[in-house]
Amino acid sequence: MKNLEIAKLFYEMADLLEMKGVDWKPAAFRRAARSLEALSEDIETVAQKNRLHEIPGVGDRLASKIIEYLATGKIDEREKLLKSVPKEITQLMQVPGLGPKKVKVLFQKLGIHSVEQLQQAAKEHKLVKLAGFGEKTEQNILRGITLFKTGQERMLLGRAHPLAQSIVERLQKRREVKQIAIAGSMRRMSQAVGDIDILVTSNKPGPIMDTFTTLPEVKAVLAKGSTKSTVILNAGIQADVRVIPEESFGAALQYFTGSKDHNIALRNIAIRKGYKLSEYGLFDKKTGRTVAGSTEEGVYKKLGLSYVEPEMRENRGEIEHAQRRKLPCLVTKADIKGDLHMHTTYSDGEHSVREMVTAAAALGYEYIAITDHSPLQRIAHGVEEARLRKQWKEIDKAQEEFPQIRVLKGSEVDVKADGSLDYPDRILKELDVVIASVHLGQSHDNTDRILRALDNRYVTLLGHPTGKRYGLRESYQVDLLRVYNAAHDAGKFLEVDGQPERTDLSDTAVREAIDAGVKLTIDTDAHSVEQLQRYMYYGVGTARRGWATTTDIVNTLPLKKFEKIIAR
DNA sequence: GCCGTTTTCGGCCCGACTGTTTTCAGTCG
Repeated sequence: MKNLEIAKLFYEMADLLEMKGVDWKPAAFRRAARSLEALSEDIETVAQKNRLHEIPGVGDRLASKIIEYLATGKIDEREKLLKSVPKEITQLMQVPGLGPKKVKVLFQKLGIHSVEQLQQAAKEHKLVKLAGFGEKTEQNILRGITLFKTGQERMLLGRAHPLAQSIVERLQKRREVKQIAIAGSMRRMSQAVGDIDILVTSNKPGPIMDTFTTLPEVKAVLAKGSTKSTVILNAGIQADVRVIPEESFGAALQYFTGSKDHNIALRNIAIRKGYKLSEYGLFDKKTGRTVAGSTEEGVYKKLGLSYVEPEMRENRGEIEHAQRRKLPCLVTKADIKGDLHMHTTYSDGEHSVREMVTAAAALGYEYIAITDHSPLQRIAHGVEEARLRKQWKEIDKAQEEFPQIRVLKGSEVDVKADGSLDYPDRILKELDVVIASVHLGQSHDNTDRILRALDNRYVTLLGHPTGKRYGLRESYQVDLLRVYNAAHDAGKFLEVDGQPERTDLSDTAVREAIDAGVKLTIDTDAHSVEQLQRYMYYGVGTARRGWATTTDIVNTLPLKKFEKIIAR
């Protein structure tokens, strides 16, 4: 997949063009780059099929640049650009507070083209002399460099979300706050978020800004205005709070939820209908009269669209579906009747069988499966046969104590290099739920061994199908299309693992799997009670981003139907 | 450079905040 590679080059070219003062072209390059990032299909396949023009924002010129890159590994225009502007200069654009105009001045007047040079010049007070620069700009740039160096990587949703909730809870206590909501990519349930966006309605924004900017976890205040403030939290992520009047809440929530591409598409529809859409509402262009704005539903309705759930707002076809009233009714957390993947102290979990069952019963589940690791996972204390049988007795005991929840005997069984499983069939036969998972020997292509594992009649589902872990490990090599087809043919399920660093299958893979007719499960893969309680939210969010409905998710079935479908 | 139930040319989302200016440009989301 060279999708991300090419997207990166387009972003870089956009920066270079912008510094040269070229109009509009940079925006076109960025739009195409965003489309490439969102594209799940391999760009080379798309190019071969002559379907590059179907990618939003890719026209004749950009299509030929993609083809040029795939054929030669180079883009001629980029090479030419790099001759007139040094490449490192695009790094300067990454410094918060610096944009193309200021970078251009820095380069032309002082010859600055690296962050190090910039830092040196700012310390020597050389910047204040430049037109448009002043004392504060210089200080801001120094602060921006610090931020740049500590890195503004995206933060895992599973880590950022509790931070956001905690801020919301404390702001909510102020009586000036009427409505409050989390917006942005966090509301869209992206696996990782760049910042935290919080929206508040109030008639008295002042005290809210004060409270927010003085929270104990605030490391630095980047901006504090009358209705909008931006801070950096100690955890290293940016947080914004924005106060709007009550009648604009829906429009603002829509606007700040994004995504950018979804909003641009929406605005264009508004323009065509003679409206103007902003975070303050939907207005009639001629009379200026408010058409909608207090609720999101109202805004979508007036634009001729059915309501689009936040998780779908990525401009991946949801707008066309909303126009034709063909949007799927997404699965919700309340639809989930059971959790099929969790660990106890028998392998690498923190809590006992009884503790996990107690927690699951409190969550209101109709059923769960206890699925510790098989012996091959020595580092995780994989369970050999004798201990497995001991665990079954413990499960039976817990089952007696908690008759309201069915406790299934399961295992997360390792798929060995040759595709055989880490327990013999005579043991697998006695288990209610068998999760086949690849953990070891991921360096070569895993498709064949996964297909063989799916062929085993006792396997229920394939656990975390790609092995990808955010920031830790890329997906192992696997031909997912073949896996979808095999799972479909064999009647096996694929898992959406809800661990925040996994969410595996990913959103786009969920959609492909559903299109291939595969049924899925959403599990927590919990290693503690706390994870059992929290991670289903992320699993469901990922499935919703993949447009999953209850009929696609097996563990939305009530117990009786579920037992029937896993019986073999 | 892209794109079209207003257009194949002439638009391209739009408003808050900041700092450097004396009315606005640059940056950000």
